[in-house]
Amino acid sequence: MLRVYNTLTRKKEDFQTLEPGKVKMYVCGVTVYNDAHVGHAMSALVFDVIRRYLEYQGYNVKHVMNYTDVDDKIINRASQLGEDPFRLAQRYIDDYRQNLTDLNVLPASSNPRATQTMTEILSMIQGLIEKGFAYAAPNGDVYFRVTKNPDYGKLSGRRLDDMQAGARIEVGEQKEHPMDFALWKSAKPGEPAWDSPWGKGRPGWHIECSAMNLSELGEQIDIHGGGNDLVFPHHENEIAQTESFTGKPFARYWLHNGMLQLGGEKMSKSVGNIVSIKEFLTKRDPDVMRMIVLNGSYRAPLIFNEETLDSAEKGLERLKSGLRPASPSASGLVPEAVTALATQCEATQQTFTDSMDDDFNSSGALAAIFELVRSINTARDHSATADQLHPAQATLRALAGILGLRLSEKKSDSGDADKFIALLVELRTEARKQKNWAMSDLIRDRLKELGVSIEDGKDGTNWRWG
RNA sequence: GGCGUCGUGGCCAAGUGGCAAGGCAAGGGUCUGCAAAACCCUCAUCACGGGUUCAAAUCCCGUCGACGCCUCCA
Repeated sequence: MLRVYNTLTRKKEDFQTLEPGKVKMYVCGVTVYNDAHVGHAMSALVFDVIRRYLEYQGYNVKHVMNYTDVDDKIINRASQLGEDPFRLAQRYIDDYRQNLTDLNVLPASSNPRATQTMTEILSMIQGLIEKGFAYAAPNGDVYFRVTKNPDYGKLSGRRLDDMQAGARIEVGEQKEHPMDFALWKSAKPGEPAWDSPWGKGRPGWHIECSAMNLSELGEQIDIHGGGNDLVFPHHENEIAQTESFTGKPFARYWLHNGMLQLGGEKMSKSVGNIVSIKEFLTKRDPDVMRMIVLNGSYRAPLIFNEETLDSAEKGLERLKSGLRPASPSASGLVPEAVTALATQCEATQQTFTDSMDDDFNSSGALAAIFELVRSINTARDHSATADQLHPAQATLRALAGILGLRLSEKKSDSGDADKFIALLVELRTEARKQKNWAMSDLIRDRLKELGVSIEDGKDGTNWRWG
């Protein structure tokens, strides 16, 4: 039985969907005005793993991830660059899509965009006004009336009174209450704007997610996800809007990932400690990013630095070691060893699902996989044949695949190199027979420089890229 | 100031009442012509102080510290 930690209740709860076998999941995407950084990657990877695991458990997952493609930051950046804001947004959407593909993040079922959900946004605002949950200010802004919603604050555990006390809130003169937030912002000259009953303007940030949810998934959904920095005010406001509008509970489970930290602080533009996904991928395998995410709990802060990355990279190599082929001259395992390996396979599968069922405990799942790797390697050392290794290696691949790890081997640019390398290895074997250590070491060293590792085993010499 | 999360070996990190997973690093060993890889062995009583309990890293109280949110933010 899958249990998930629900931010709304601050507890782990049994996971039960609205409709049997189906999961409606909405994850807040990015605002597209700049290169996405590894913190965004963390969030995307967390929810990719969750989605993959749900699918593995047989759920049909409808996964929606939105793009905020119109807002102040986009407009500002566009005017700085002298670029059309819509063009700029499109450019960064394309970039982000590529980032996700590179990271092996499965494409969402749909990627709605604020600018393409305008009809729904407008009708939702209209509906909220009609029900008394929102009001238009004289300047054309429309605000949500927080005092009208008794549940306001239930997600983040805040009360309106507490928030007023020490908060540095810039009180808009147009607002009835300082915490009222904009559903619609009137446009200044030259800004992108849409017609509305309240004049030209654009949607507020929170309403777009409510509207996209409604149009893509309906009034009620199973999972709503995002970074924990979105809990307040974004998700709080989303709940308030949607539930005020529909009169029904919105999301059953609110899942939030922790923040990625660089130098002890959250990675953010204001601190200036940004590593873009693009930059990261020029230096490291995408699986390394995934490993570092899987190593810990998705809800906890993630420490990201060269040391933890190196560690993740080595760990990844270790996982891959389990997939190395049997020795060509392997003589076969004794029956007890075959049984032992099969037993480990089952144990690993069990621990894997037990762990993942416990609020997606990827760390525990990974630990189980590492134990399988050790067993496979031991079996190989004990002269297991390819056939004997195969079921365990298939399990390894399958489980790693559920976590989204590719475990792909480094490859040369052209497969043609292989036979020449094999030739060199053969020559080196001859040299070794003649105890020509200088020559055999030279070949080994030179191949190493070219990215080929030579390993002399009991049953002969193997080579591989890396 | 308010709300929330958290403090586990050199580093990263699971574990929420019953002898402390896993990865990285380190040391020793097997294998090897030497290596590399792999394998084996070693390496923590859980921030601090009280309390509850037969039993606590795990529950309660306090202290100190870190981080997130309260303003755009994955």
